[in-house]
Amino acid sequence: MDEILIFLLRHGAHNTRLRMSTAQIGQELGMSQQNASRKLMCLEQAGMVKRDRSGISLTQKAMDDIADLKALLNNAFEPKLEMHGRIVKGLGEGRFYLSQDGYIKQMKEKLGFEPYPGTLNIRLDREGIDARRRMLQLEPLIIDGFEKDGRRFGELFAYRANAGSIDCAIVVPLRTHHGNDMIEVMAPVNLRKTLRKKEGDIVTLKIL
Amino acid sequence: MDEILIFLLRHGAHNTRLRMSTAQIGQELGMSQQNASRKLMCLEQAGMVKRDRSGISLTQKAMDDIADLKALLNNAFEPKLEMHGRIVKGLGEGRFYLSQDGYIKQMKEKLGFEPYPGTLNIRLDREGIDARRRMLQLEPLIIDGFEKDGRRFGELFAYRANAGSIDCAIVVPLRTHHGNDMIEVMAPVNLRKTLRKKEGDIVTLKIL
DNA sequence: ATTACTAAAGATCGAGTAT
DNA sequence: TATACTCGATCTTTAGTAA
Repeated sequence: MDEILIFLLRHGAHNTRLRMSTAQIGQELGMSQQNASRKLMCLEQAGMVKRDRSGISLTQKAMDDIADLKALLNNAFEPKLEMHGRIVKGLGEGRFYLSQDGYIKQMKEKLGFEPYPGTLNIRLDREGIDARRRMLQLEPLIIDGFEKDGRRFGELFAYRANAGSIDCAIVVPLRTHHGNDMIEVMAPVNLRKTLRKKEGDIVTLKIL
Repeated sequence: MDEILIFLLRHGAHNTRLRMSTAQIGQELGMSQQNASRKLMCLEQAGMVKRDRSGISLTQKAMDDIADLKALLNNAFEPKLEMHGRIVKGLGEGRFYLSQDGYIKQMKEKLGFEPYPGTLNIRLDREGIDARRRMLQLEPLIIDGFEKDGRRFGELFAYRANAGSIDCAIVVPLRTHHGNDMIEVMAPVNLRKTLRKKEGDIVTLKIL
């Protein structure tokens, strides 16, 4: 289906009514006239395409969909966000949260790794605070909240990142008590040990 | 097939090896584990995806394809190029070239209209020359060259455009004897007459 | 010339299951 | 656990043809 939309876009059907027979379209896409005709009918029914005697054109709805795809692709290729900060002592809360099955299961699914139980707490430098703000504009991986033993575990936003060459993720609780200069990082391993760092050392994070 | 590529991209398989089972992928995409497995195999065979024990990743080939699509989409949303110039007398060459079946057939196919035999010759103003340069950066519609009666007809680059509200195309021969302030415009109709213009009048072209 | 219906061929899918 | 095979069901495509 997409194939036809991209074809129409490539032929300028977003600006111009495209005057082209279903036979021609079929030929260019390596399919039969009948198939091109049927697909065009489907797209019309789905409100993606309009046809009248002056030609074929893409609707706003189609363009919205295409714009979404465009945003996704641009994001994937964009230069990565980078931030620096110093390791600070955490309150051991990270360890507690990352021991909850309700979180672990989702993280494994959505991030592709099982988090080491414990987060690295980083206090960002000035540019880091800016980068954090820009990071929050990105589409987060959402870790759903849940209830357990009468206690509420809130929704988390996670952003894939790199520390050194270690895949990790920056976690932002939806309601946080941290200041905007603080981030928590989780990884499949004990980051502090693997990176051979101690409290006060500088860590660089690349957001993916 | 595309669906899986986009999914992998969305999950960062261009930076990170994605550790995710075919069952998980299937579930997230609303298809069976078996189907996800099979599609992944196809993509692997097509050289779009690599898999090893550390996870799934997109190959350069896949990224190239995605980059092409990205370029197309960005182009589609970009503000259109516009150029102005004055009608000048042609040498009647346009008429000769646009009477060649070898060209006509392709133009009908690739531009969606059969060109009126004759081009409008335009001398661009200063900004127009700039716009022309930017136009040449765009992806052209390529009209292949051919041989006929022992004579060589060269490859042409064409760019869809609008003059007034008339769909047309700017044609650039690959080896041109024109200066960089000249363009030739072809359309399904006699442009000069339809626009009610004469030599020396100003014409505005919007590149699509 | 065009578009689109029908019916049969062909491709794709999911359930069950082997590895 | 995991991936991937077979096979019958289902969806898609084409050829033929009507409109």
